[in-house]
Amino acid sequence: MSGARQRTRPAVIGDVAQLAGVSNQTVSRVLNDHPNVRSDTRDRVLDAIRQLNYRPNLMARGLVRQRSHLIGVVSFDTVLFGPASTLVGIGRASRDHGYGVTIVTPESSDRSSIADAMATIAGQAVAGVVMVFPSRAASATALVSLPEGVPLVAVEADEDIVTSVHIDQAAGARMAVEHLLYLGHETVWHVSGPRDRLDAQARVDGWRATLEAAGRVAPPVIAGDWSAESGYQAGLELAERPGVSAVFAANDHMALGLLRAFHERGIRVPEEVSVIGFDDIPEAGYFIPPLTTVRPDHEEVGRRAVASLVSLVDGQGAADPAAHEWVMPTLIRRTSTATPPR
Amino acid sequence: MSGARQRTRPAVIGDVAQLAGVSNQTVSRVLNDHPNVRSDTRDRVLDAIRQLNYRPNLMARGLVRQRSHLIGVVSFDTVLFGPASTLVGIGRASRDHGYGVTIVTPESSDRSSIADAMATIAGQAVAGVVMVFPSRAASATALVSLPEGVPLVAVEADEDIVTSVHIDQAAGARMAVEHLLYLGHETVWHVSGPRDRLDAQARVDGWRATLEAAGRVAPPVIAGDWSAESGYQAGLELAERPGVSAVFAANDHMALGLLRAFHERGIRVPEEVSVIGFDDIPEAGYFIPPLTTVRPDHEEVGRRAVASLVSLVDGQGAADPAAHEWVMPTLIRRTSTATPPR
DNA sequence: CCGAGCGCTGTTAACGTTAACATGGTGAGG
DNA sequence: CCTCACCATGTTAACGTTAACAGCGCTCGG
Repeated sequence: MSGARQRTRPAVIGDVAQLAGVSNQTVSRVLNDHPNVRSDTRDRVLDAIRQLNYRPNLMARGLVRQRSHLIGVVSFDTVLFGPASTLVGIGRASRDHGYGVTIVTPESSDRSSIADAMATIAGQAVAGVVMVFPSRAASATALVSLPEGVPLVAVEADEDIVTSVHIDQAAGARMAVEHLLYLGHETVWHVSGPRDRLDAQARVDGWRATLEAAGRVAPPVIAGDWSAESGYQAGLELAERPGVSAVFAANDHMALGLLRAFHERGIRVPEEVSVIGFDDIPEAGYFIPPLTTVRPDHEEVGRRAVASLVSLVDGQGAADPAAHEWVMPTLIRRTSTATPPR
Repeated sequence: MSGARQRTRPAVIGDVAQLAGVSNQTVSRVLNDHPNVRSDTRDRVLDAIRQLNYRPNLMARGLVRQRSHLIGVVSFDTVLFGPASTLVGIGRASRDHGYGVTIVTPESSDRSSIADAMATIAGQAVAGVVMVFPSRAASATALVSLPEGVPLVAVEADEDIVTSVHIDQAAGARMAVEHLLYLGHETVWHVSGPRDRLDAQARVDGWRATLEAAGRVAPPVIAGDWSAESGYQAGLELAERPGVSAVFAANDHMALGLLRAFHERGIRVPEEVSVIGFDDIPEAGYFIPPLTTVRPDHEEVGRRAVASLVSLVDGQGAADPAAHEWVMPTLIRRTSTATPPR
């Protein structure tokens, strides 16, 4: 048909206004659910929107509102099970709250990388920031390098500085240790995560506190770094020591390394040594033997972090800028733990 | 000091211009590396930028340029090792190219979820979209539900529709099978990934083609779903069959399940059955026994996908809207494979 | 019957940036 | 010495949206 030019450019608010026979501002009011619009006008506008398949340009909206529709996520170790799961929770919750998610992964966890990541995030004019599994220094650095007025929620962060959501690491560690003590072990060894990680430290503290509460002597911590390799090395070390009957690994990957080291040294699990992990990765039930472990709900943590952030952004949470939430883990019993050898 | 009001609002281009004693446009020219700026002017501007810690507002820039600084990523199964690694590569490469990343994870992989995810992405005015590990139907759906002019690059997508970057799955499968044939196995069984996944299918095809090229009979495919559980079930099934001497699992998690099933049935690996995996997850070296596997470079795939997308966005790749790239995996030999029993 | 107030809509001016065009100066070639 | 070209910079006008204010007509109370 002559004159029937194909519109190549997506519709803008003016096109909608014209088609509906109203002003731009009225369309804007409909879009933003302002009260004072007559309902037949509203219907006409909504009709025009559908007809033109109009979607508001979020950059223009963000520009004038001085706030974007994006939540910035700063995440470390995104291939690991915990952070990855948390990210899933964050993604779902953000969508439910009407926000997009933009992710940046710092090169390393030193201050300058983090400041850099924050600057990148800030440049995207995010409404708020969620930080996933920061190291000890990270949350403080993040706070100072973020522009005024951009709220920050951290997952597993240093407690007093910033709003945060945590797995109740100490409770999880307690479950693990109490389970082993209940089975009759005299004490429990611990292979920890990296020293500069707060979640790792919380597991160490929980482990030690539980042993001491039971009047047991806490053996020295064997330091790992989350990797199966470090668990393996720890296992070789523990295999040399007499009297080791139970080991609590700070995550399942290190527990896997332990199992392998004990197997290699001919030490049977659980008959001679009990091993318990943390995380309940999907594979944990298929280790040899199937791993008893503590299951934290990482997704829930992500969801709650976003919920907190959104309420902070909307200014409703302003009263309490450093609130804390805890998510309780559960113990998953499999066959890598048993009563100690006679 | 009286009068020394703290600036609460971040610096804008006008502040920089004023401090440097030039016009906004000159600052803009410096920011965008335009040639015609005298070098001492440039230095003064750069100085002012540093001094004010100025960062351009990406929403304003995107608005006037009619194109955003964001790459949209649609990803499935983000907790899995492969997709998660690819995401890391995408993140790094995007940053290097000066783009941000916004992620959306569809609820499921059916058409409406994908269309929905695309609408979400489109609403964020992304410059282009990377789709990670879509199912067979996904890339087609994605293409039609994306606004005109927004390029799409897929990782492991159906070949002819869309630009894509792939792991050379067939080559990886060939390496695995040839390794086992070389060791002297008569044939190789295969535990596959989900049927609707293209990467899984490519591994099946490569496995079958290699066996046939060697004049061997390909046994029936045992269908899995990537999970250790499905590998375990497959292992129980294979344990019942006589004459199984070598199994190629389509990923390491299923291989773990196989190892566990064989262990449970008293079948020794590798003495009685050889097992090979795919992915080389960081834990694979700590399975019992350490897993021989094929290592694909997922990060590289992510990086290349972004590179392709960026060239498409910049219009330089317009000549070839459906190019394909392949990334070659490598074989990692450990001790889960050996010569067949006598 | 008049004025105040309110419900609905429109007009104008931002938000921060860059594209397009304008301007003034400097150097080279005739 | 004049002109043309080009380099360096400035000025103006967008991009698409919403906030702030203005105005119109109606209702309701005195």
